[in-house]
Amino acid sequence: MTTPDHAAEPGADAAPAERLPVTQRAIEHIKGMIAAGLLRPGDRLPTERDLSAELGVSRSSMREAIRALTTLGVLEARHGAGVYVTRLRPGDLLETFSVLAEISQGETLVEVLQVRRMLEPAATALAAARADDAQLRRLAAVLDRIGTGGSEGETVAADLCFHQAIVEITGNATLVAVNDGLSSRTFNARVWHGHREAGPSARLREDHERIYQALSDRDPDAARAAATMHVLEVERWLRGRLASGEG
Amino acid sequence: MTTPDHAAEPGADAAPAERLPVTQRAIEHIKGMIAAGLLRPGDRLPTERDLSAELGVSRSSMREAIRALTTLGVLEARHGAGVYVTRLRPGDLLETFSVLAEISQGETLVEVLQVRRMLEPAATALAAARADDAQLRRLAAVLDRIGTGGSEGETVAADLCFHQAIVEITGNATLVAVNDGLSSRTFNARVWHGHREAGPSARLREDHERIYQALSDRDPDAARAAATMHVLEVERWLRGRLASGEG
DNA sequence: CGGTACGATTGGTCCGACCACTTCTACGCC
DNA sequence: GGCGTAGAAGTGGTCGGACCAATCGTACCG
Repeated sequence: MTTPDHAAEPGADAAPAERLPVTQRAIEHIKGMIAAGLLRPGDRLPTERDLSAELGVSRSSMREAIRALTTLGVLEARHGAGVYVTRLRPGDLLETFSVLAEISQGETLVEVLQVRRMLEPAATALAAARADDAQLRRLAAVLDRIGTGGSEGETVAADLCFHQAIVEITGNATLVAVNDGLSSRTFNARVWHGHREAGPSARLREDHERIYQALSDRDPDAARAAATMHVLEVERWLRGRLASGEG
Repeated sequence: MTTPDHAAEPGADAAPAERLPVTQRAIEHIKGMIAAGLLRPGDRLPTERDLSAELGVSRSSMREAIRALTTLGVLEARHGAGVYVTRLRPGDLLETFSVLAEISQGETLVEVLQVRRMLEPAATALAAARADDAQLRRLAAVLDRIGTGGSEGETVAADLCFHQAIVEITGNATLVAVNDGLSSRTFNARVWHGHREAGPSARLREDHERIYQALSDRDPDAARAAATMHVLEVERWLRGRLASGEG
């Protein structure tokens, strides 16, 4: 798609006669080079100066384009070395995703949990069917770190790690990335903090143990149920807190 | 040791003494202003010139920072008018997400479908429980547009629209955003194109009708099953194509 | 009173210079 | 000869200022 002078595309749904801003054009250009296979994961791009010359735009604009794609996780700039295409793994592209869980407030938090309620049970069930002994051992180790006297920060980290480890067992990198985006550290920190205040964090520990047990038994149904109950529990609590005006 | 001017910051539990690049600092600054409530959704930011002065960075760097946050969907720049904070709805923040489905290739496509297989059944079931008559009528209209003689582009658009409409019925904006990201136009176009080549696109139409029927009956279980079969069908086909080397 | 033209404000683009980091090379020391 | 180091070249990062283009408010004119 290097030549923008297009005739009528048959059945095209795109808007007509695109007079894109210069920077936007630069973004599309680079994206196009990747989509067309001219640039493959890990490849190095021409220098900013060369690229800007090639497109007839200023280096500033080209830099903004690169910055945008860097933000998206498509490119990676190494000071002094050059700009590279990332491996384009889901994890690279969805890192930005975490902004949602970081910034979201109020009702959106409930929505996020609702989505996790759809994903985690399925993921946990899948993990139950696939987990090998080594993975289960590692999971058990993480489980031990939750709530064993550590600081609240450690507990949050361990909790996060536990769920991420389960999702990783599914072997689906996209799922891992989506899940990560939906469960940021700050998000979980808020929830845990509230729970500790509210009292029954022992209940969450039980949840975790049941989940682990189900995985250990390679029982997808039990795993699904346990994960559902767990997320549901958190969701219910959050809903209650929001209702009581603690936005 | 060029710029040693940095005292210990009081009360910070964050990582120690970060020597962030200037632009990155600007990004964090703005994000911080939002997180701290100094900037609320819809608010207008100071001008680029003012912001850059306030932070002691050049306007170019500030512009790159704004570009990054614009890319993330946190900010929105209006030529001549100013820079504004978006409403910070999930849809705003997850628009970037679609890059995944746009750029992904090979195995990642299967992963994406696998995630959709987790989400869509749950979403469809939820929709079945919530749909009102008006929503069902609109859905029926969309369904009619699929595969009724239109061009392939129209069919793809209608198919996309059908599934999105279902997800919207759930009323969960975050779910809608995630789903959108997982089902880009180009992604579906590739699948449809392949299917038409392969022949049995009639089967997909049946799938759609069954899904609609389940929604119409307000039967969550049937809806879940129908959605599962549908995604599974697409996934199986894609897997076959990848195995045959058409990555 | 309404509409239009103007001008101030503000984001968009461009240019050219210099700084900071990386990499490669060639020199010098052991 | 081998190895480490200093230097040069290349590249991204930052800077400042200039000008263009879109917007919006205002004051003037019909």
